[in-house]
Amino acid sequence: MNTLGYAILSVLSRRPCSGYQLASYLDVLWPAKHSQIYPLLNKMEQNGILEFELIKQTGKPDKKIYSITDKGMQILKSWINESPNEQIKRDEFLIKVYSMWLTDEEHARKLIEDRISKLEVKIASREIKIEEVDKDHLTTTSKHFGRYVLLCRGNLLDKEEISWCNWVLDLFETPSFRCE
Amino acid sequence: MNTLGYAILSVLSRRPCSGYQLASYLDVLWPAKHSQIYPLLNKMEQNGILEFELIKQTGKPDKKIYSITDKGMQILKSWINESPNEQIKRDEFLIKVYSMWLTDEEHARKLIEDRISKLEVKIASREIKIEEVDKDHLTTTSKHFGRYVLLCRGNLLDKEEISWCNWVLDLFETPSFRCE
DNA sequence: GGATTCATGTAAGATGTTACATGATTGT
DNA sequence: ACAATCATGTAACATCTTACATGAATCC
Repeated sequence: MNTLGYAILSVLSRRPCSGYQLASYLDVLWPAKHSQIYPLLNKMEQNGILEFELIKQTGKPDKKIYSITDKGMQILKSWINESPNEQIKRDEFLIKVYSMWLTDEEHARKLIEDRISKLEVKIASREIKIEEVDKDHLTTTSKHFGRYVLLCRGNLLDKEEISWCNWVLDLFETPSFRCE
Repeated sequence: MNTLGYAILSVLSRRPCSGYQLASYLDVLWPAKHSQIYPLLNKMEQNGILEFELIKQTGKPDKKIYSITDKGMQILKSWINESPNEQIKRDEFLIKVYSMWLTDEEHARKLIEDRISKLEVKIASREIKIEEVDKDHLTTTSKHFGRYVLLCRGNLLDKEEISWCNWVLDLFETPSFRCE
């Protein structure tokens, strides 16, 4: 099974849900389009890793609520203890920063400023989620601990990137500069 | 053309080089295997975006030194000013942190500690590159400015992630905790 | 009236990885 | 002896994205 499969299991181990819901939950973990999710769910179900209950709805299309099976749970648990593969990071922004010297200061500045805006949006939406976490009942062994620390991680890193952006913008102001 | 193509142009706009060299330079910008790079170089050459000079070597295989053409330079320059696509981040580590509650504290701790080790290695290799930069002749319009700020960015973010890792490890120590 | 949400699927295409193919030189 | 570096390529496969397909309910 591929990593998307394990990401799906990770979500379903917390609560059963439909493929449609999965798509949005996976977004922060391992983004995938529904066209990739649905066929994989079928395959995993046929392998006995998942099972589903068909929910008939009126006014909306019917849906399948998937749950993880015992077999799936075993597979997930042993996967967690394996050391993770290298992360994949592909960011056009980096290429554009790298090639900044080929454009004018106005465009270079805009590139960085737009980055800040996008990061701020992400931070704001995470902030809401962080506030919703019931911190009074949160312990290191709790089901919600992993999600909570990941939300904090995202905001720490994005805030650090904003600092970096501002540092770069400051350098544009200073004719001669020095880095510590 | 795809983003890999622009990444290739970005490197070649600085100095001509072979496909083999490109593979290593691209690693921090837009990682790609040689099996993806070589066919794309051929295609770009046929489109008049690149050109190459065949260098005959003894003891080593012959090589093609690629350079960007005027046409390629124009294409690159206009691409830089377009707003970048969303970044792609896929990190198994995140899924494993998310699912930490399914394993024991020993494994959870190891997951985080191994992450720190990997980050430290990355930081150390970037540190060397940062030291090599001639900071006395570095200005915001310089060819080397983009690369320099990207190296700093990488280390800032990786150091911030290490801080986060240590914060998580601390939480394992504290029976009751609170996040600011 | 038009966009969004809910809901699941298939098909085609682009992108990325792993394996196959070759082979001399240099370092451990 | 064995691995790594240099150097380029193809083939097969896995993964991911975009487009096609359907359709009611709700919000602006």
